[in-house]
Amino acid sequence: MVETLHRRCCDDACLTTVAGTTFDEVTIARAVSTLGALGDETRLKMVKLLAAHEALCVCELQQAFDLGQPTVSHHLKILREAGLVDVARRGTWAYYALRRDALKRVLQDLARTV
Amino acid sequence: MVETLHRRCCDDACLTTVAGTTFDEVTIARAVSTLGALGDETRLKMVKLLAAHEALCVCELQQAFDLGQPTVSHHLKILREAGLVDVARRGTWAYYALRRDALKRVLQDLARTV
DNA sequence: GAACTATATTGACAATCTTCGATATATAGG
DNA sequence: CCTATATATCGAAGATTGTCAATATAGTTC
Repeated sequence: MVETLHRRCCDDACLTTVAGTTFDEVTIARAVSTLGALGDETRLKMVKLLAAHEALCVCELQQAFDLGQPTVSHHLKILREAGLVDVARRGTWAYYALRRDALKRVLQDLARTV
Repeated sequence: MVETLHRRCCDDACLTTVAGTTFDEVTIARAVSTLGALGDETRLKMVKLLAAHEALCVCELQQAFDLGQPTVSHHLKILREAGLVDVARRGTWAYYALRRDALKRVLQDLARTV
């Protein structure tokens, strides 16, 4: 019972129906987590540093940024939770390494859908 | 003149020097913008919808999400500013299309450094 | 021009995020 | 054991972000 005198977009003009589209929520969630982690200047630089260095300890990473140690630790936690880095403890030191496989997986997954 | 009785990480143990690393700030900024835009559930889904549909108008996109029109408009603006989508106005309608080249560029750029 | 539709913008608010200082934990050296 | 170092966690402050209601803008139909 729609009484429209004027043309309505989604009743008359729209070509495709998108309304009921479903997504692979698991894939979406992982991608959002990864991309969100990378969508920050500090963390993207961290990833690039790790990409160039095989493994770096926290204090090394801290030297590259004008940030306090807790802040660096916080960013590394986000990268860890996104599955982008691994930690190896050696004594008091914590060596972070990039998980290249995980990063490539998300990038390729995204590139494929486009 | 560092008088340490205990081993200090970045004086004694660290293998690499990261301190003076410089970045291509322009590339970093563009990547942060793109990845940040994609690191949101709504926007990532929008991109995936656009990837599957060539072009969609705002009201179509709105149907796919439980969000108000201004919110949809806001997300599209962020995607626009990140250079991920183009708009084509036709009458009162605005048709958004994915800029596949721009997306692939950032993805490949990131994949290459890793 | 009046009424209607589609989209964008603005202003406000709540939620989230970044950062820091303080503190906690764990390990190493003497 | 006591001190020093490396890292993590907690709690709080400020900035940023996502969302909405209200409004503005622009095009369409009669």
